[in-house]
Amino acid sequence: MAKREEILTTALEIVARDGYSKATVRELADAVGLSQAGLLHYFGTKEVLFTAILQRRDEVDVDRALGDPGEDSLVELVEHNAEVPGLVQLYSRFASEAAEKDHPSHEFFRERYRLSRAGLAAEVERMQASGELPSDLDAERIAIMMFAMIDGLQTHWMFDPELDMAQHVSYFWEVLRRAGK
Amino acid sequence: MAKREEILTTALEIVARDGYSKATVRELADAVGLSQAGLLHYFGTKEVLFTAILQRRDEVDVDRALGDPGEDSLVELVEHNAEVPGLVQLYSRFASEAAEKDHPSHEFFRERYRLSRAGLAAEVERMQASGELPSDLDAERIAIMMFAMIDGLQTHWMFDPELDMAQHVSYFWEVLRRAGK
DNA sequence: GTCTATACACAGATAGAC
DNA sequence: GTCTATCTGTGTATAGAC
Repeated sequence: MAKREEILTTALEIVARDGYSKATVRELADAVGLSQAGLLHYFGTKEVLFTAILQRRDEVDVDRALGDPGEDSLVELVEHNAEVPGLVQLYSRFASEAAEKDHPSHEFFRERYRLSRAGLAAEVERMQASGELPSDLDAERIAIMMFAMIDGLQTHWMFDPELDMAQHVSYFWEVLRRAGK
Repeated sequence: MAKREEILTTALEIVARDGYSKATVRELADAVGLSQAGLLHYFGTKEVLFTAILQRRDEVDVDRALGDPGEDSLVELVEHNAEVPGLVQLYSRFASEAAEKDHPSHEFFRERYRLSRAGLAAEVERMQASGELPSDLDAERIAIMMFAMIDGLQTHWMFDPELDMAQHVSYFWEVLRRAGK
């Protein structure tokens, strides 16, 4: 399965650089030096391929954030995203397609959201326990809001690359700190 | 141009009820009782048609919110959106497609975001002036965050209709009120 | 203004040879 | 495992009749 991994890594680079327009099976196959049929040999369908790409990206991101979890790592993740517009586009576009309940990747996103939300909530609770955030905030709700905000910022940023996503994430943390009783 | 208006109104109803899958020129033409060519006669291209639909939706929403602007109207708008999943889907999906810089509707969204953001910022300032919100908050940033959060909530809500979007918008207002120095 | 018919483009899937 | 070739589906756009 080394080839599969190699394909995903290359695909990730290509999409990051060239955007969603290059995200057809054919284009990705070209970039990887395979024919369309050759690429599909490894994944079967487009949806499986794309889901694998996004999954791979998540793994990379988790690795990146593992050094220091917490407020800063989230800001850094957002900063990093601003450097790979193609991936943000792919994520946004594929998610909007998968919103249809019978889309093959619907469950993948559903689960991804669920897990990220839970992880974030746990992180907020950790910060409350350590006194970094007021303890009378609803951690679950904050996590949902933060996560949604980040996704929304990405959408808006695609239309206005001047928008400083990380700055707004930081400011949200600040507002939260100030919201203590 | 009465016919154009009639088409948009009907299209809006259909999409709201049946979702993005029904949002092809052909399906909309059917719903409106025209042939595909007949419908395109009025709009020329798919992008023009869809942009017109979304524009129409915005007008309707603005009318709805005109009664009482402010915090509550925003919450109500979100509550209303939860009742028209198809429109949320159309908005999300078409926006993600238009993110490509050379998409025919790219500018429409860019401008839409710019205007909504400015309107929201003005509203936040108004609330600060009247003492409803702490005056030491950055109105512009709050507007961007709020707007992004609402968009992100919609994305997540499409995968988890249990998610109470309005509740989280309300909670954000509350956090903001508590964030005064 | 509206229809029927058709052209065109694209992208994904699949068959079968090597 | 990988390629070439081809099929199929889908969706938009257009030509031309009524």
